[in-house]
Amino acid sequence: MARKIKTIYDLAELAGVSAATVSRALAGKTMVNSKTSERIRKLAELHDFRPSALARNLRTKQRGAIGVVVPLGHDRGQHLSDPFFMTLIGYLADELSERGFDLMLSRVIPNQDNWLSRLIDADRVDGFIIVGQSDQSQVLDRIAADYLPLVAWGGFVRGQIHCSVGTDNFLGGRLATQHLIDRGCRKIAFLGNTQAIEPSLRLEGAKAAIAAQDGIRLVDATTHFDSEVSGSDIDAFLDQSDILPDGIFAASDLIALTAIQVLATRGLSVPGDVKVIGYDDLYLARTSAPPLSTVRQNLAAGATHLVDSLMKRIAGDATGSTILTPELIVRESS
Amino acid sequence: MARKIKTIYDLAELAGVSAATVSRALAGKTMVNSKTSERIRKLAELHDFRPSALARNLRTKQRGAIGVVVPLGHDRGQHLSDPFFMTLIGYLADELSERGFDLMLSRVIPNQDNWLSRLIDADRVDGFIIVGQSDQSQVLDRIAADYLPLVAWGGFVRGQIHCSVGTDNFLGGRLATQHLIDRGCRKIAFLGNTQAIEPSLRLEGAKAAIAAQDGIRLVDATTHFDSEVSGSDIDAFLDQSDILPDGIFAASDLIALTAIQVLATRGLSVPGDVKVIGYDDLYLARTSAPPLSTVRQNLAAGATHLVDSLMKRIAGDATGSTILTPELIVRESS
DNA sequence: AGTTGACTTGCAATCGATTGCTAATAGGAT
DNA sequence: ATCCTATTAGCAATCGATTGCAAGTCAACT
Repeated sequence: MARKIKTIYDLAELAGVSAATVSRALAGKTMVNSKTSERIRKLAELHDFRPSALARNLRTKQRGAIGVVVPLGHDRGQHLSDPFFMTLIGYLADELSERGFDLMLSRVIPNQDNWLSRLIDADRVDGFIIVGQSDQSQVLDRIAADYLPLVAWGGFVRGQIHCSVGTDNFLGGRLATQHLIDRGCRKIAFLGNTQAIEPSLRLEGAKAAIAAQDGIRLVDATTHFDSEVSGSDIDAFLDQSDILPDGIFAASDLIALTAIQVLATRGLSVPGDVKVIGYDDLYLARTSAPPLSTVRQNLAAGATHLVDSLMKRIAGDATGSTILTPELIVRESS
Repeated sequence: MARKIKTIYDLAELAGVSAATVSRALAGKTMVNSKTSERIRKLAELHDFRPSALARNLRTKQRGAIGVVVPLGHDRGQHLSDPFFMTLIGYLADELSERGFDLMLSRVIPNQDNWLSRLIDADRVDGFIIVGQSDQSQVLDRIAADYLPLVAWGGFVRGQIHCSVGTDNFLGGRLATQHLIDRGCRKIAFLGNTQAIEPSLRLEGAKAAIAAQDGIRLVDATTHFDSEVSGSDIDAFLDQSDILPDGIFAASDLIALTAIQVLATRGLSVPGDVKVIGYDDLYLARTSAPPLSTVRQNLAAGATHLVDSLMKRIAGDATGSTILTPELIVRESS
């Protein structure tokens, strides 16, 4: 075998045609004679040649890649391994590669307002999927005003400009809380960081469910937090509250599992003494002890919708937001 | 403001210089007069202009991105959210972006032998980091023979050609097992999938520790598995074994936590009835109930070494493999 | 005044594909 | 034999930067 075939010109020479013809043959254009085309493709196969994606991208102005960006409030290291994000990113990776796109992963510490513009100007991707809006909703709105190919996972708030895909957090909160009430809970605590938009909507849902019925109370306002909820936070909350809740609605499965552990250290059993319900229905909700009741967000479907919307937007079509319906999953913790 | 500045030619015209000068000024070359340079940069700043990374990449043959690829044995969805991988990927994302590289994430189902060549030929990245060699060690070796910028996380086996970074799994296995022995365990079980290289090395280490001392036994050979270890696998193992181990060495923290749950359903307490030690020291080892004793792999350091080696290899320097030393972390499960 | 050399700047080629337009060929119709 | 129309293939421009080389400016030196 002669020297390595590196460009379509090499291959063109080998096949005795012009580079243009090679380009067309490899792209499967009907313009070129089917025999010629076939011959060129055989040759490409034989020499294990694939045209440079980069050069094509420059010419066609298509990048063949999508930026998946995770804005991290502050925490370094912690967030990206959050099983919720990673599950979603896993589905996104599948969905994108099925459509022939690569996935460029960026984690961003949004200390400057122009983090997103910088990413856009780098001009390496066809569009962005923002995973976890964090507190950057204004930034997204500002950019979305004149940059179309951008979608975000998360809560929808009336009046937002950017396109989001997410589940109905208010409904999810209501379902979870109603379930605890149905199970006989009267003193319900909500555990979650209400600075982020999704948990705060879930709390609203919880309040709605409680308000709809007499004799139920939300254990006081400090049951929601201003940051990631850790075991010691929950411990502190239980210490300071003079009423022991008989039902806990956690804003994520992770918080729920932490709560169960904290309760165990205090000699309280789940669901015997306290009933607990989580949110998300991650894989670990199934395997925990006891298996966790939770509100399911269908992340596979979410990923499909995210990518669908993004593709439409890349094509120039300003899609609206999508709100999926969450589903109550009852297991043994409630 | 006139029309949007999109190329260095636009900016050149605006500044009254040639595109070449703009290119040099923006690249910070000393060749250009400092006043001119300063003026051009101000202008670029003002118009929020950043040169296209793509065009630069084509010309310079540098891609500015690294492919991080996760080969998945078969499972769809499951693997990528494995907290071990994601923790490592998180650190890699940090390390790479600090050095100005983007991260292209690919999950690969290695059903064809040429999965790696395809990725390489796509020519979108400067090099690859393989996370989780899975059973693809031969593929890596074959490619590594004539493709330099490739490093893998994982176990090192004598004679391998490709560059790997990982911890000493044999030593880790020995440390963990020795610790169980020191704690008084006499009947030790190993739980892990020994088809993958790392767990099998850990098992070797465990055997070495057991052999070094009289009166200790490894509870029989079926304690290791041929696939991901799940709760039901562990359940089945305990059913079928007529000897209840008093110490369990799990090949990962995840397996250890699953084991603790299974033991709990059988009314066995940890560390009272059975002592358990895991491997990895992921975040969740600290927060579990009880907090998990484990063998720590310093993934932050691992990521740094991976990227260091890769950078050297991109520069043309055939680095050797790195073996880090694992560290025994004693918490309350043993 | 004529050289020399240090600095700056611009010209034009280049990276590797894609594609509008033109040209050549062949088969069919008149 | 001539003209038409489809097909098929090639030329050359283009995407947006980078960079080797040549050329211009100007102060310093002989």
